[in-house]
Amino acid sequence: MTTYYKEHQKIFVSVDCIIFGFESSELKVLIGRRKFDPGIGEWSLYGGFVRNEESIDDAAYRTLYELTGLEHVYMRQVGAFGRVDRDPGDRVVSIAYYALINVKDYPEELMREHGVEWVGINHLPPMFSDHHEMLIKARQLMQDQIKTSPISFQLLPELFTLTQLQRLYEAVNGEQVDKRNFRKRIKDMDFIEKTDLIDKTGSKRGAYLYRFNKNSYNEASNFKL
Amino acid sequence: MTTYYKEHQKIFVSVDCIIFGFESSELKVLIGRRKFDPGIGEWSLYGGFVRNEESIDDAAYRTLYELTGLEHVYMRQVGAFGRVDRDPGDRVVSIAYYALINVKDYPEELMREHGVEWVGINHLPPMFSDHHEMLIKARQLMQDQIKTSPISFQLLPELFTLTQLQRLYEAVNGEQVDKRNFRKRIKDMDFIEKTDLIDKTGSKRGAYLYRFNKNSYNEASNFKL
DNA sequence: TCAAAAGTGTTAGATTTACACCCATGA
DNA sequence: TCATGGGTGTAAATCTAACACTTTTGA
Repeated sequence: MTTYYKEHQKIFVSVDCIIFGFESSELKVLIGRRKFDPGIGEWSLYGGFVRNEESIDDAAYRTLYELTGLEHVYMRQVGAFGRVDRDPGDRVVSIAYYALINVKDYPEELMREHGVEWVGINHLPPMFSDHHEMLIKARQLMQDQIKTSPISFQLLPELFTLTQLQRLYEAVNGEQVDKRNFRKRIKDMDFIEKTDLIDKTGSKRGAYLYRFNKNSYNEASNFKL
Repeated sequence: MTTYYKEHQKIFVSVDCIIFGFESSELKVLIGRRKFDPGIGEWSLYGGFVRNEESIDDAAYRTLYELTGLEHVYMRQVGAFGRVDRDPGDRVVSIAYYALINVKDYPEELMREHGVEWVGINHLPPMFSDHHEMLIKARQLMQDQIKTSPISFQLLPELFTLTQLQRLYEAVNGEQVDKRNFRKRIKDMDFIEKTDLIDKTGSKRGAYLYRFNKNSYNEASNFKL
């Protein structure tokens, strides 16, 4: 066996997951207290080390699966974080990924088991290492991507009301929008389909439920919010 | 000394530089043929391994300096690339960075010494490993960033004509724009200052030279192209 | 009967796009 | 004198933003 790069140094590579959820009109992330040293007890993202026989994307999906039991989740790389002293335990280069999940899909018992909880994006505690920086960057990236790509539906149940969708946009962008203007834009997107189902949990009168039609999106692709 | 992560595996981490330049109304990148195995002779980005005692950003700057002799260059991370088999030599996770330089700042002799050359972004040859993918992603990112951030000036000499600036935007975005509309937008940006110098190299009549004023930008920051 | 959320159009203002001619100069 | 790139303004069309009232129903 030829070893080409033996004069160079190997480094620990890890992944950290920024898991976004949407609940009570608030954008939230899943964080927990570290269970081991270094940094035991500090607030932290959920992460894991990249193994030799798996790609970094696979490592991210595996880590997310370990924590949530969920597969086929929307995930995107945020970037690599590589300050020399970013981890007090050893030199570790970490690659951050953000994931979008529907909070209802995450089983409560797994949440308790891993000791993680949903924390509002505007109420983050001080965090371990550079995790806060990762979060900020992930949030920024997600905010940019949600404008041009129909990823918001990943954060909602399959059926949702227009008010829910609007609250989501407001939470992500951190500013209120006009209801009539918002709905006008939605109407232009044929892939957001009105069903004849009514949701009565949010109001007495009830609101129509809508659904994102992935197939008719692929053709249309006139997305802009 | 405590070693916290010894049950995990270390991996080679490298950086690869996508160096953009602008010449003859074309956006170009600096690439060369690999001088060593694996992949000797294949077209490749310039890269290097991350050392234990340097951050990944520092590794990128060092690599760029090795190749070009340039410091204080505009650089941004593109992202981490980590397919298991992406490098035929060994498992290597590579972090791509793009850099913007003024082609005239790059000494020809260093270019020959390293065996690299400027290749038009629309005439890329097949490349080693996932370098083509890195290039495409870097180009996309740069294109997004150039719209909202005044980085175009990094690709131009300190003094430039409006036609040069326009050609640059056209090259980056891959589409022509209207001269009058373009100049109208520039006029609204006070930090692009007209000098009373004339450049006669591009035309008989001569064109006014402009300059980007970094200081007045920081205050103004109404950038949109 | 009333509080609370759902639903619905119009208009003014701002932004964007399309478009054509004269100027200065060196060859 | 003419070919070449430099420089300039206006009008139509589109997009964006502001704005208020009626409906339904459960408590």
